[in-house]
Amino acid sequence: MDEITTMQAEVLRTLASPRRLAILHSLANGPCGVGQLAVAAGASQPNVSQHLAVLRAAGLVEAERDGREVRYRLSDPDVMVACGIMRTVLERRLTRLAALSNPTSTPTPAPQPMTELPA
Amino acid sequence: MDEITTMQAEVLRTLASPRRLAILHSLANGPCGVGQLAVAAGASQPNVSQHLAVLRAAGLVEAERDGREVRYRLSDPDVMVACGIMRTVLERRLTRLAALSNPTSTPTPAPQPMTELPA
DNA sequence: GGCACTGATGCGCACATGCGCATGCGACCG
DNA sequence: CGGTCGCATGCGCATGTGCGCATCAGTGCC
Repeated sequence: MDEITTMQAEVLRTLASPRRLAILHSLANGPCGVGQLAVAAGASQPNVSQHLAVLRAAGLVEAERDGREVRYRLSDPDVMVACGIMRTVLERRLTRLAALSNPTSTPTPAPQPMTELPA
Repeated sequence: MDEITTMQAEVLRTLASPRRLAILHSLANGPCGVGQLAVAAGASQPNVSQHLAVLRAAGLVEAERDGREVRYRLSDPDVMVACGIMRTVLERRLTRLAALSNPTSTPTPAPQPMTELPA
């Protein structure tokens, strides 16, 4: 078991939270303060602060004081790229499930070229 | 908080285990039985079986009986692509950290051909 | 039919995690 | 200098997770 695998698992565990994903998603639109993130995530300020601390510990975000606010920002946008891929996978899966559940109506057939997988 | 975000978190939580990552990595080299995976992961058979059940529940792997073995295989290789990106990010981070920790000595420069990432 | 093999499952424990809550700490304002 | 805002931290509880262990279930061979 590789060393990097352990790190990867740690990062993934950090990402494995709807709240944290929402926070990161907000941060993808540019740096932001904690309060604003809390509103966007629909969570309490201490909660968001805690999550941010976790994200910071994992090296996913960085913080910097700006006046009395603390501006958080993504430290590596590529992580969000990976998240985007997973999102795509999930969307595709949902589409497939929808097509399986009600194939009679086929309201949005969305021409599915079978299970073709290039790479 | 999006519905898909919750699903994404669930998948990420499933991936957030060194053992499971090792298993998936093994499966990336083609379908495999449980015992072999257990050896590759350096874990007990029940443990691997349990992890496989989790991966199966998350829709990341699929199983099929083949004689007295049960062949597991990745159900969506794109997930591994996303994992590969994260791996790349981590490798880059390690490289940066190494460069920061001992830039004076550079005893084993080991001509690193950048962060090569497999297909 | 009995047996060996391969994988799955149930159980219990130790541990980590997420949350609300209250509080501490630093920075601007008047 | 006191007040207020913005954020971080500590605490305690409920919950979830991973693991070892023993055991059960399905399959093929003799």
